[in-house]
Amino acid sequence: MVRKKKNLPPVSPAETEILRLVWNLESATVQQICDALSKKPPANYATVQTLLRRLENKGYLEHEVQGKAHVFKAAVKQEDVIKRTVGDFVERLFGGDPLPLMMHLADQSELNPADIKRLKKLIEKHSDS
Amino acid sequence: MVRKKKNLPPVSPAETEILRLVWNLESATVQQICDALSKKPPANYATVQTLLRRLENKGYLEHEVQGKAHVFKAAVKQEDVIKRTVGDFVERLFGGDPLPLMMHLADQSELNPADIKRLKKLIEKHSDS
DNA sequence: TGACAAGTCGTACAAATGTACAAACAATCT
DNA sequence: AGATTGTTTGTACATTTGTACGACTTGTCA
Repeated sequence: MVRKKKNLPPVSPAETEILRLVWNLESATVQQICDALSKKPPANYATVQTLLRRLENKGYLEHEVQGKAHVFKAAVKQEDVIKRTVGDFVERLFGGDPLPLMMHLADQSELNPADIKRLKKLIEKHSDS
Repeated sequence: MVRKKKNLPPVSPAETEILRLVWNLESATVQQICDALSKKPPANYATVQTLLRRLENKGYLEHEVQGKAHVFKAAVKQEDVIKRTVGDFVERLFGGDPLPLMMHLADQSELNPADIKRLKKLIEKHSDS
């Protein structure tokens, strides 16, 4: 069943974490994801595998065979997924207004001077538009 | 079963939206929540009721009886829930680093001058610590 | 005081989610 | 070639989530 690029089913929380790692690693086997996930009780192989399978079924990943293992890589742009995911999140928790979230983050986070500079620059840029 | 303030079960997405409205309205009946939720197919009363019930069972809400209706109000500080929720979110989608999220928001959002000023001030404040 | 309207309560149920086993399979080593 | 080892595949299953019906209950108005 082919899926139109823009109507992907939602990504569950557990799946999101996996997907993030695939993006980070560019491409990865089940084992590599397990390793990357440094969890307290170290992630169960089979569980990670199921999540990868589901992500592929949903259309977020694809794989190629290498030796006996599957090597997964993203099939969608990270940016797009992040945009949608953050959008939904802001919608639910803040009624769609991103400012409270920004304030919260600015307040909670420990930012180093370089980060602050980058942020300010970005905000600057939006003040004259 | 009494629950230690700090170990509340997770709030599902649909529940989150409801909880947000309760915070906004300070206190609300099922009907008021339904109204506040201006959805395309207008939220089903029974559904909202279930979500409110679940939120109460989970320990996020409490109610008092007024006439024949229940009036719900939050039983937890909004700030605490937001902190945890945003924390989890950042963890899953950004591996715990809030900066990419800030950048994304700064980039995507349309901020008015007043907002920008507030944000810059907050960021400022964190640069000297 | 009885009917009506608005509300709650118990319950249901399909789908999604998190978690994982066991069997089959394939590459590799000896 | 046969054993070994890492991997996929099929499958399972309890729980949570989203959604909602119908029965019972309680204020309220005529």
